[in-house]
Amino acid sequence: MKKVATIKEIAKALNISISTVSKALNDHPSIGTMTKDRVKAKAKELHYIPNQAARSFQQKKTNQIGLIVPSLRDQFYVECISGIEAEAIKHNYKVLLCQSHEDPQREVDLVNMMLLQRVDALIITTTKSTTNYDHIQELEQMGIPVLFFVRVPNDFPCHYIRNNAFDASQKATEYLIKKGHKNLAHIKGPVNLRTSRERAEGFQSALASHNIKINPSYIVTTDLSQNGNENAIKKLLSLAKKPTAVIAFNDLVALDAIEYIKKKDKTLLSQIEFSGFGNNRLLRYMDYPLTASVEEHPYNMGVEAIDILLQLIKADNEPSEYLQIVHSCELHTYR
Amino acid sequence: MKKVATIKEIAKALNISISTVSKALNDHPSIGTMTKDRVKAKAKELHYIPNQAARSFQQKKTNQIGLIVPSLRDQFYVECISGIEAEAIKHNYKVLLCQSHEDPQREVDLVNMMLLQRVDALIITTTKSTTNYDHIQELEQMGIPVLFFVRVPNDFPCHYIRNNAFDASQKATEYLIKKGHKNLAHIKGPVNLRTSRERAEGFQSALASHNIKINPSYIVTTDLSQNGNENAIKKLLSLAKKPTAVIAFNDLVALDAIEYIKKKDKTLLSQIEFSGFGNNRLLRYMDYPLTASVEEHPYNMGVEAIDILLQLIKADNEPSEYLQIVHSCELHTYR
DNA sequence: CTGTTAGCGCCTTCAC
DNA sequence: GTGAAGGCGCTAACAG
Repeated sequence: MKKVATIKEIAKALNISISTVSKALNDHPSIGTMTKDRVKAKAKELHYIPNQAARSFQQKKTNQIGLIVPSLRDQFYVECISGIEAEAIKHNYKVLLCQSHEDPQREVDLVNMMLLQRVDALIITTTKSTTNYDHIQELEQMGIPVLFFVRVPNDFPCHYIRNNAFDASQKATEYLIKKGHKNLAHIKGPVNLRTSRERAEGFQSALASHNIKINPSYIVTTDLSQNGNENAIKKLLSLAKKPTAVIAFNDLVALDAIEYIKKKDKTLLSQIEFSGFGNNRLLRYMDYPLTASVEEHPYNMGVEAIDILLQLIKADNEPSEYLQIVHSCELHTYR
Repeated sequence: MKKVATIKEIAKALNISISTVSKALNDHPSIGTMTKDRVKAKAKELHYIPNQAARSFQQKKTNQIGLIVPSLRDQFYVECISGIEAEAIKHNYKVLLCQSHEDPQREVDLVNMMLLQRVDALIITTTKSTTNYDHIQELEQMGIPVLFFVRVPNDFPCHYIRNNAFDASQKATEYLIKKGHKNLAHIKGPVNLRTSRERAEGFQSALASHNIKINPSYIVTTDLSQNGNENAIKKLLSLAKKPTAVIAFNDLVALDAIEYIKKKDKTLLSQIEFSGFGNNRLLRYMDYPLTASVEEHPYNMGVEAIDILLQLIKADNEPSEYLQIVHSCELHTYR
């Protein structure tokens, strides 16, 4: 078992002081080229590997970014993480990844853990039922920048990056309207999510601007479970006048709905068009694909998230302003 | 901006020594109950939050586990990560996640980074073209246990967890044979991967044990890109005697193949059955689903990976034996 | 240019 | 029971 050398040992081997070695290794300008070379040579010889843990400790900077997402089951977050990780590494930051599993208590624990770890910043997508943000705001008070990702609190100002759910939803709805639909329904997401509200509003706004009366029974809700999704479409199918187009909260909701219809009455399949959110990569393998899906560019959002945090980390002092980015989406149409 | 208290400040506030505070907070037996209570109360009052970075540094133990996977685009690894993260957190370990993007040089960099970070252990799925393992073996020499995950090197003994690709492939092939197929083809994965070989061998073994002659032109290869997948099926379709069943290297390969067939000649769809690996959750939404897919239980593999590593971390000394786990898979049939 | 000193926050002997 | 001292590996004044 090899042991790692420390700068101390390099110093001893070279008969110079520890600080000289330190400076030499860090290319400090005040060190002679020759000394630097000697030190570096010896460092290589002794298999010196700087101890990042020690460095983090003494510099009060870990170069780690905490990341808390609800779940890796959601392709969307996975894409985000992919972007986050790639961009973080590029800037010499490492990502500490955790899942809250939509459990607010677990979220609290994880956030506290991030505090223990002294991550330099935190990216968090809160639980769909998070209502108390104390634990998160505490981080900010301790000077750890927090970026709310996708799901952002309504009650107080904060740094965030989210996408323009309203606009996207409007686009999707409009696309279906232009395809001739008059009876459009919306399967809405969990009420706690701001995104749910925005997508619903975008939906309604599109109808309004085309002078289509909004039928309240055309708006149903799901908790995003398979069961919830099925119940939602069930309600819509039970209506005397069935909708001919459905804007679903996301792709999976739409797929579950379609699946349900397939089981119940295949003939209905051709009579209802679906639009989703997420533009899942596997959609293109589907045979009764959604008519359209909103592409949210999750990878890019991840990259941007890191870029924002790097700014905040650098700024360091109390932020004069909150960085708030609203990402625009585009509709990807399949037919 | 709140400042975090240190044990020093607690000590000062209480007029006792730092070491007493430290011991009190750690419930050291030699400290009086009353003192402990006073210390803990004051700690809470001052918003004391132990500095994990300092602790890691001084205990030479970070409680972090490095994780390097090729890509988050692959649903399989995502599921693994999910299990790894969940189990790690449960045992108070954190996961440092990185993607190699199948780039061996990047892999080297990441492994070295893990070394800098002094992670307590590393889980790695090597690049599909990794041939040199020096950087990884160096970790082991430094006392950092390494667990090869899914992709394991052939040349030397190591700790690993992988699944029984041979057996799984055999099962899948047999299932199709029992459904009456005589002309079975295999779309093989990249040659560098041991898994490719094993799946191919399982395929051949099944044929052999059913006295079906192996037709060499029925075995084609893909590099797993969409293009590669399409070329593979193209080759099979160009044969005078087309296969009626195809064991694909994984679900995505099968899906690309099916997609290709759809585009070329829909009538062929009903004449060729496909089996895949991975049992992607979205398969159930497909209308021309695979006939079967091998479920590899990635989440559980992730959990097990952590359990193994915890053993290795605890064992600490030179391992007397290599822990090698071969996970068995089961065939999930769709029709 | 190089060395000395001090300290980051915490834990662990070892005295008392 | 409690405290004093030392050190983990590294960096950053400051002094020479």
